[in-house]
Amino acid sequence: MPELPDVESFRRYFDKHALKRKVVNVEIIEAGVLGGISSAEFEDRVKGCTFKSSGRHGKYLFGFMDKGGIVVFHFGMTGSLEYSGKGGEPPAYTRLLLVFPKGDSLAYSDPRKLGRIYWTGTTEEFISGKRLGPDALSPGLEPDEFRKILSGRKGGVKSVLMDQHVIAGIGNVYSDEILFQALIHPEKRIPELDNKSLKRLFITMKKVLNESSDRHASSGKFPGHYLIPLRKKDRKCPRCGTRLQHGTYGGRSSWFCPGCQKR
DNA sequence: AATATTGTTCAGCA
DNA sequence: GTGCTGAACAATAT
Repeated sequence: MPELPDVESFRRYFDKHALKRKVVNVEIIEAGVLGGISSAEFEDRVKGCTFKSSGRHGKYLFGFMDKGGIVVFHFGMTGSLEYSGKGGEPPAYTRLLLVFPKGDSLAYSDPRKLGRIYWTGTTEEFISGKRLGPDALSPGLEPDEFRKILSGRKGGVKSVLMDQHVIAGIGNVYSDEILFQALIHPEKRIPELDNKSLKRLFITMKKVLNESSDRHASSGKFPGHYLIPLRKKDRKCPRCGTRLQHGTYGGRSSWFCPGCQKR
């Protein structure tokens, strides 16, 4: 579930609870959560250091340490961050716990163990190592650049939007949402999209991701014209009343409106 | 009680 | 390289 807007809200949560806090202890409950670094080495690098700032690229959250180096969180499908006050019990499925001086802590919890925590020297090194495309919300990503990135792609628009090597941050749920609001069928091939559609796709992508990132902080609810809460059987399109349709596109379970999103 | 479902990444194949 | 399929992870819904 954690896609760009969810990770962005984790980032804000991280800022609130972990920034400027010294990590006095690292409890690695499940060593398998670490990617490309041993438990001993991770503990050695993090313990005694303070998180000075945070960042995000696509679905990856960065915690910058004051003495150099960056902790990178990826949340897989079920990962999350949860803060506990002193004496508070860390949540179920906690895989790694960062303990602060007052005995309070930040837990990385992940029932299905699909997420990973990495260590890197610089974000550039990490991003190029993973071969990630530009972040979907990076201010530098403008319509011309967006068009350039997509040009040459032959696949269905849903697959391409979800491809982290093309643009980073969009997963199954938000690709459906963006295509629904941009009135584009998920199986439409990139070369079939004219300039007008591409522009609309770009504007809608930014709008949906920005709105959804902010939503977590406020009501938590999606606006009434959103598809996301309607991803279940027998729901009707809020704009045309057609029954929403389910199918497998881009290898994922997908929802769309056959009335608004023509093939 | 077995099975489908769920999201992401990566391996394997044409 | 590209696009597609399926495996792996673990719990929960059916």
